[in-house]
Amino acid sequence: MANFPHPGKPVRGSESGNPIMALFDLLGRRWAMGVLWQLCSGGPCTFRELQNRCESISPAVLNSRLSELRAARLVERGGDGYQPTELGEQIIAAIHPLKALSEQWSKDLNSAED
Amino acid sequence: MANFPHPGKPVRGSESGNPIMALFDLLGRRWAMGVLWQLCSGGPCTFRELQNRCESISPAVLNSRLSELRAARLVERGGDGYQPTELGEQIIAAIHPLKALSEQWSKDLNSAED
DNA sequence: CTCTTTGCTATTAAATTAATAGCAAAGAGT
DNA sequence: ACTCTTTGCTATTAATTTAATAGCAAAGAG
Repeated sequence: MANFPHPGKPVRGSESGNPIMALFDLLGRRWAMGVLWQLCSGGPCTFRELQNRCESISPAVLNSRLSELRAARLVERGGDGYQPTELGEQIIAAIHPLKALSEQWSKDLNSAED
Repeated sequence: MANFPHPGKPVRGSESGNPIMALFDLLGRRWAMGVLWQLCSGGPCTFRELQNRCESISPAVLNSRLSELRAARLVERGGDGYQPTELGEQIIAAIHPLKALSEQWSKDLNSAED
């Protein structure tokens, strides 16, 4: 089964496994947040549909991320395919304000660069 | 100068550079969220102090992350060393609820695994 | 002038991610 | 039953990132 950064065990940023650092270690892998985000905003879907939503993820990487997210219980499989668990949804909900901030960021960068 | 995922240009998850995907691409690099988090929660500090706070980051990686975060204007250098910009702080503030959720996550995992 | 601290760079190695092909299982349609 | 799709992957090889370690030049302290 997938190996993922486990709270309570040594992870990047915390030898003692501080949960927030473990979560950063998990979500700070390529595509991790994007995959979870797509599952939350687009609803449950198949592996291939998720691949499409992500526009350019390779099946090997998608498979790794899904295995990890499932092992970490942020994603599960239901009748309609892959879907976020309740905690997975809460995490994305918590992160949701980033959407508006990212747009602010984009504007700031543009005006600062001309 | 550092090359970072730029909103408006192709990034992981969005060929058209959707800002939220660009931000995920930036923050989804090893140590990126941890570094920003430490700067926000511990206050401005030197390169070496930041290295200590992160417990095990190598100078090469810290240097990369700092260069990217600075290029992206989420971190800057002031009289007291490295510090988050206003937007950097807002991003961490937005993410802050993850702390409580990560603790919940930790508990859930423990009870589910025994 | 020496000793520290700071902010890195260089080098080499290990791990992660990507790109591409393709296959076995399950279901749909005929 | 047979063919055609769709689905959920795995295998392989290559490219990119990250890590580990050493060390050095610049700035300040004494």
